[in-house]
Amino acid sequence: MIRLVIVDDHPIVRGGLRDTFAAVEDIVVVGEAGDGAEGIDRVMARTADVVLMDLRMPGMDGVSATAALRELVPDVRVLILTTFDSERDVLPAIEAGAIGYLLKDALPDELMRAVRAAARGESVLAPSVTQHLMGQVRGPSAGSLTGREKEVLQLVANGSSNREAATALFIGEASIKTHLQHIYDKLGVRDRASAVAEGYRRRLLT
Amino acid sequence: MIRLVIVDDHPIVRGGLRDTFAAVEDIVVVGEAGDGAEGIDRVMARTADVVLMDLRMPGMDGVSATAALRELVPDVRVLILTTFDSERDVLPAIEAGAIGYLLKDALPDELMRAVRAAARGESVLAPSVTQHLMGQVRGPSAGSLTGREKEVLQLVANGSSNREAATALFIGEASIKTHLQHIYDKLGVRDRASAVAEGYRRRLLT
DNA sequence: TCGCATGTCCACCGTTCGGTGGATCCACTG
DNA sequence: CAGTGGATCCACCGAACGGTGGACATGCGA
Repeated sequence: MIRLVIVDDHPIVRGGLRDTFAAVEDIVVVGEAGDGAEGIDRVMARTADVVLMDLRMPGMDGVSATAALRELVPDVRVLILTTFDSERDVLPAIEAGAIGYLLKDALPDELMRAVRAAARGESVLAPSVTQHLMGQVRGPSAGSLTGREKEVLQLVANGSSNREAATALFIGEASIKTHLQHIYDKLGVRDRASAVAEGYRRRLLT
Repeated sequence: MIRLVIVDDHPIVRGGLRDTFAAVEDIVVVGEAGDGAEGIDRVMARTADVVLMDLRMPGMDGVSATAALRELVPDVRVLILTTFDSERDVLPAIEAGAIGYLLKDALPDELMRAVRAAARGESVLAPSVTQHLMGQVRGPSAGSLTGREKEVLQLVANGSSNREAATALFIGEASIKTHLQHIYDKLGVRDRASAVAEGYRRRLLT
């Protein structure tokens, strides 16, 4: 039995969702809330398994609520259910710890499968969201460095100054600096020392 | 007459070396190769006295080739000629059986003296390499950091500037710098980035 | 064919770092 | 008690680094 909490500021939507889940036996709606803060209360009170979370709400928004829930109740799975699929909405939600992201044009059947998947700890994303995500992950925080960037990082880890690295790779010092800036961006650091540390943690360096 | 084989993946470097040795009468280049495996072939074919070996090459790297040569042709002297002088490069090369270790910024004259020394079975090391080696041999006491030094290194690895590390440890920035100098000495490095790298390699950092 | 990722390069500027050569204090130990 | 090692602090200087905001060429894939 999956205990579900619904957080959405529109009573109509909440009603529709309640009806939808009333039709199945393995999912029971144990709480409803009209904004994020209220939703957190409901989850805390009823030990929910899954939270269906809207993003845009008065009071505490869905992203903040998701992040707060991940702190307070790490076991709970937050499934975003919203109308918008722009990057501006998707990325913060995923970063905040949502396990899935669905759009409100999803069919009831999809919705229920998604809730069951979330309860099992699996990620479910709407197709258009997947695209956004992949496009994003392919970009800045790709975790993976280009071949050239890895070479530069390895040299830096081995004690090369920018100039020495440039000599070793037969390119200009300016290029080394550019590569390093890109490395910093991708690894989320601000200097060569912590870039090297991240390199080891992500097993990019040996 | 010293028979020399040059192993380096950069044709330009090979050309420069060939020219260098063409100017003297007691050294003759009897073979060239672009990677380790090829280099072994050349040595086997021409019974060389000395091999000038680069370390970083596509295919078989210089360390592997050196070790293989020591097995196949124990009489041959392998002289490493590379751009890098970090411990990670130096130590494996020496262990693999290289008789000398020079850096590519060596002057042609130094290079020729080194080749002659190698042919006589003498060791020639670039000054900075000597330092690394001594730092390594200087005993286990030199390998371990004090508790405070480990704290500093960890902070640096996590992206702290000297000032931030000082704040975190409730001490002055000057003390951080002193600790770092001691860390550099002990680890045989010259900057924070490679200190972090060494920290990971020696499992001082996580 | 257009866009995107990649790799290369440049200038300017303020900040930080590394090198050097000290110094003091404390705890431990021969 | 003197010596040793660890931890703290100081000043000075030049070199290196990081931040910013570009620019251009190439090659690959949509």
